[in-house]
Amino acid sequence: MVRFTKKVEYALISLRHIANAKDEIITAKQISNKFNIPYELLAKVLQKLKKEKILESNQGVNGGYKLIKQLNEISLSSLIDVIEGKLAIVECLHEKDINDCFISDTCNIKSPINKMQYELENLLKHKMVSDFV
Amino acid sequence: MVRFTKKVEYALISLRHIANAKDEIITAKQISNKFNIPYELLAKVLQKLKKEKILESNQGVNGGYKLIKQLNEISLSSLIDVIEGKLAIVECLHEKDINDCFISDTCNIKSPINKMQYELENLLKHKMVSDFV
DNA sequence: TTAAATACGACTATATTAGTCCAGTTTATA
DNA sequence: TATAAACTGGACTAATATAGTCGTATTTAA
Repeated sequence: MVRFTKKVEYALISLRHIANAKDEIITAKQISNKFNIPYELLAKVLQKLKKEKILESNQGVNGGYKLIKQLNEISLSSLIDVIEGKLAIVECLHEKDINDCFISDTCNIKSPINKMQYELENLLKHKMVSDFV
Repeated sequence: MVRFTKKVEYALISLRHIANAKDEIITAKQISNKFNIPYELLAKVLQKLKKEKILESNQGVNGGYKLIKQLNEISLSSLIDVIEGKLAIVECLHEKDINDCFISDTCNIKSPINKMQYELENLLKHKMVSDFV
């Protein structure tokens, strides 16, 4: 299947929302309430965005999140990477697997799949979160 | 995650192999052996390709499969459709779900996701199985 | 009549995704 | 300085999707 995960969806929704709020600090709870997203799950997504320096956080009362990157600096590809690790359209393109594929010799779609991977990555790389308007 | 399923992989491998064999009839067992693909699973994939008139089959001794479409007439998009049903990058784009999304009013990424869906479909629609060479 | 093939539904196993629980830490402010 | 509001983070469970298996039926060349 070719589908974005909920986590990526939640990240997009959150980034849009935080960006719209300008410099106002936004809490996980606000987003969770407004968009009916499970709080704990959302919190984890935001934490990842923070680790990648897309968001900045303040703890404690009046704490919350603020954007420190422009939405047009964040590609969909990097967002997916951040949230669910490097994308690979088939198992065998994951680095760890590349050597223990046991049909590798006979496999007749290796190089085309590589090309496809490249094109897909390219699409996602040039698709910025800001395009999502 | 954005990944092709094994079934789609197996379909690609099979189509390539059958196409390479020219007019020779190929059995599921041959493909299963050569590429180490579980026989029963492969059989089901081939049956789907048959139902979609991509392959033609003969039962009984000396039976097997033959291509009845050119590889350049089969888009990746249609192949995925055949094998795992209509693709949607997020749940809410599945027709059955479209009316029971309960953040639909507040959702701030509806239209961008639609555009993304369109672009991805477009990429897959113009990517033919024959491109996989 | 038999063996080699496809056809197909029901089932089980495994992996991934989604969501929950709980115990922290930080910090403004009453 | 106590408290409540917020983030942090690990371990867990639940739900779903994918992968694979089993059994039985049907077809057909030799």
